[in-house]
Amino acid sequence: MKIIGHLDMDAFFAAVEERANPKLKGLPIVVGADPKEGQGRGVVSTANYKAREYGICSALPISTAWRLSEEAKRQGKPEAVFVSVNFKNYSEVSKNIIKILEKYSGRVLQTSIDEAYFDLSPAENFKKAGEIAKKIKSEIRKREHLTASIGIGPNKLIAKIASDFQKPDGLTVITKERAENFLEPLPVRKIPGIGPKTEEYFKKRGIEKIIDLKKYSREELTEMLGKWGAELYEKTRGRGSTDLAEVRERKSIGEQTTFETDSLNFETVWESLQELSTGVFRRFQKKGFKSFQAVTVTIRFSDFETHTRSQTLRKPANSLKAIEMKSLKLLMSFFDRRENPRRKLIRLVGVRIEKLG
DNA sequence: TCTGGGGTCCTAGGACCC
DNA sequence: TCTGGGGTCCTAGGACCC
Repeated sequence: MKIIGHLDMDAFFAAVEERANPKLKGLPIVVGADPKEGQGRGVVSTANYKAREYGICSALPISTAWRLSEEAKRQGKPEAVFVSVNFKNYSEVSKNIIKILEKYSGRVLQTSIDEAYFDLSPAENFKKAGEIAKKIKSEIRKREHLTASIGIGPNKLIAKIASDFQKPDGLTVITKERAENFLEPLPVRKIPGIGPKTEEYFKKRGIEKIIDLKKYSREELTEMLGKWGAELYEKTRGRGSTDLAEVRERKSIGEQTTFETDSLNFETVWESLQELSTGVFRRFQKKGFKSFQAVTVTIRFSDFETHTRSQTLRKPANSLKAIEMKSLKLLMSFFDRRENPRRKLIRLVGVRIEKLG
């Protein structure tokens, strides 16, 4: 019998920052872009649970987070502490967490900086698997002074949804027999792959909970969502993969940047694009790739309309010059009057290389 | 409210080939 | 003159995830 665990660190970036700086203890913490007194352009990466009480959450515009913190301050509550993202630190901690997992499971599949699946099948039953999860959580707490939430289920889908079920510091064990019943009352949004658009699409049709989705046949769901519909049909019934061996190879390397102030000055945009190209090329080399054969340039206008232009090269290339020359050509096409007749300002520029060899 | 940066996967039309 | 079916590649856009 397959028993799969999913570990998800609680408010990971914020928790690491809180741990690193005792002065932050107990305060609302917002990790993300520089708020610049409410004028900053980025978003919140992670807010700790204290900050969430103010309505601050991941992906919220940092300017809104700033406003919410100011509001709280006016009500006599502590203002939020804004901290910039320190990826290097988090990666170090992440490695330690994975090492702990590997002590308790023979197969660990890390899927992001703060999430991993692990195999607990040797535990034989879900009860014993739950005991192991408790040990993992307490070791993470003891050694790293951080809390994690763990979900255990008969496959990756159930484990992942279960890890989110009692956050933070949660442990949820769902047996194979209970999996379908566990899913039914949950909002459709809990299924990985259903985002804001699909949620809205379903809501318009009166579908809000997973049980509502189960009224539709595989064919009907395929009609609505294409290939993804057939997958969703299986998911709503608690069925999913248990494969923890998948190796996913990198398919592209890219960088993008949002300007402090929008611009339609070619020099400004081209200079940024060169810097981004340099960064992309450095990472391309560092990762040990030998070639790339496609370049994509992204432009986002001030109204957030986003366009891409890409070109496949006649043969594989491997130089910074090649990225720069191709991206220059693609960028110029965006500056063609016909492409942008209303002379909209540019907010973001990005470059990505694909078809890596 | 005014929306980052790093990615992956899917779709769809057109070109081209057999 | 009107016309197939299948497959792959290229390009652009969009949804989604962390």
